[in-house]
Amino acid sequence: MAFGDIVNGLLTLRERMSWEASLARNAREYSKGVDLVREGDRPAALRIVLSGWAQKYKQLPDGRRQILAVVLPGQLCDLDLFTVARADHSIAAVRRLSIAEINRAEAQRLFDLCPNLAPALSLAEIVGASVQREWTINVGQRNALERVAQLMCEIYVRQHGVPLVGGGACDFLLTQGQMAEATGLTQVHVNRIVQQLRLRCAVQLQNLRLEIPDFAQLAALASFNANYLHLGEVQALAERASPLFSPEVVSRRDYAGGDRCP
Amino acid sequence: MAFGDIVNGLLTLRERMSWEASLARNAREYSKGVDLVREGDRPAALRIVLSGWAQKYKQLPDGRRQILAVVLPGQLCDLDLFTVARADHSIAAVRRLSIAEINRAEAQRLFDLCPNLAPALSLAEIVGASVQREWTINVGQRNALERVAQLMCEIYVRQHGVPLVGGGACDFLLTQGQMAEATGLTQVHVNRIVQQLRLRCAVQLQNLRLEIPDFAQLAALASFNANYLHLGEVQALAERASPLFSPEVVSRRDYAGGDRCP
DNA sequence: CGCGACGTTGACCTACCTCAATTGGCGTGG
DNA sequence: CCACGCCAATTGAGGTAGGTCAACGTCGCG
Repeated sequence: MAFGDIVNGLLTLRERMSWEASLARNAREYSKGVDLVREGDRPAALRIVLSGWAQKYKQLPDGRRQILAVVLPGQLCDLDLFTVARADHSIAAVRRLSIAEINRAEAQRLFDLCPNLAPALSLAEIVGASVQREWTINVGQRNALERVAQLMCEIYVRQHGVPLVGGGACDFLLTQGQMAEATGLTQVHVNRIVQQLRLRCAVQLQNLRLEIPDFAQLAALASFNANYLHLGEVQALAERASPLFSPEVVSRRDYAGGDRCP
Repeated sequence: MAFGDIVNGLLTLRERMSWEASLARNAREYSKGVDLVREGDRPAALRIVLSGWAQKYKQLPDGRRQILAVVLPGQLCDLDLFTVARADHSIAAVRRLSIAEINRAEAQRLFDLCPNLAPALSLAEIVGASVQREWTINVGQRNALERVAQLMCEIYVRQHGVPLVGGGACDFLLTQGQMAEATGLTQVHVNRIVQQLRLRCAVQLQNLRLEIPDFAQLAALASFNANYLHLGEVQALAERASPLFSPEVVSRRDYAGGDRCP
């Protein structure tokens, strides 16, 4: 099941209809690089990515920037911003981005209407925190090759919902400059590493697509271990909550067209 | 108010008594370096540090280790482990550690008994996630001097609950080797940086104590900004929930003696 | 007194950074 | 349809922050 389906998987059909109607009603567009939330803002909305990718980031006073997370279609940007008085990080569009912004009042109505919604979002937050920890060890301990390989593995698995066996492809909307900001490297060095990965793993990275002919090999280079994504539990929880709706039925594809198909 | 008081500040007197009785009843001791939770374990308890420090960490297959967070007295180790089937990181004792381990059944009773408890723990989790993001930018973007200075500032502020004006001191239980694992540096280099900080800021670091004669200077070196600790909100929320119990009254000192006073 | 844990020091090395220039694709306007 | 400009990727040369390895000092404790 796709990572972005956490929410959908946990809802009943009725709940899911309210939820998606609300998403559609509150859709907004942003173009590349534009901030949706700036550190220090008073957060006012619940944001769910519809298509394109968002990035969470923080900046030091002199401009150095760290991308903290990427938010894929179907995912929540920030639940914690709903609890907290001031945003502690910024959120921006990776590329052209379509996103639903649900204000407090409407969110409250939705929570009342859909009792399965809050636990679903809460699980998503917990997985998000786990991913954040993995990113910390990524920039803290892995070398450049491992960091870039790890990023590729994660992005692939989060989109497909299962660690790849053999080869496959997925969307990849980050520029090499953005990959550098995510891995704590420079753009130049990321470029050299990507070239190495092309040689060593035959990885293709172009036109906003990532092709991985041999996932096991790439994962080995990165010491990638998908446990931190908690895929099994997400799936189990989803099935327990609404056994009628298999992941295939409530596919992310319904409303997430991706950046390349406008 | 001290960071560890989040929980206490949010509880009424009656709730607080149940809570602390439960803590006392379930206390356990660990000696330095021992794991309380290992990545992959099925988590079975809610853990609250009573005295000493705990560390969350992850390890790569070849042994490289990243400390993800330090858990100070009065703080919760992991709420998310309560939701998730398998721990995605390990937890160990920084030094001799006294900790309360509350099993699922008892935790459930406590949640029923203390309606303010769940929101309190949840706020603590949210702040924890924010700290994790700051650590990511710390290892990803700051240089060695900034990283070590930032770590010192954070540890100080989290213990005292306010950014220091002028000079002051606090417990500091990490060895230089552990500081290295927390900052993504080597022990040797941390040692050299600490020496630099001694020269440039007159920082003292010995006998498990950290003395900071000029906090502003240290904070400037680190580009430290305490916003990510959400101190104001923690305080506000605490006061709203139980206005009768000021932070001074419900002090952490009640049960958290620190490592140095056994 | 001897051992283990921690801090300290020196010499040398390298992974990654910096700066700067070039290339190629693609959308836009003339 | 072509020219221009922008953005992203690429390449090269040279520099440095921090790593590695190995030894030594020091303190506390059994």
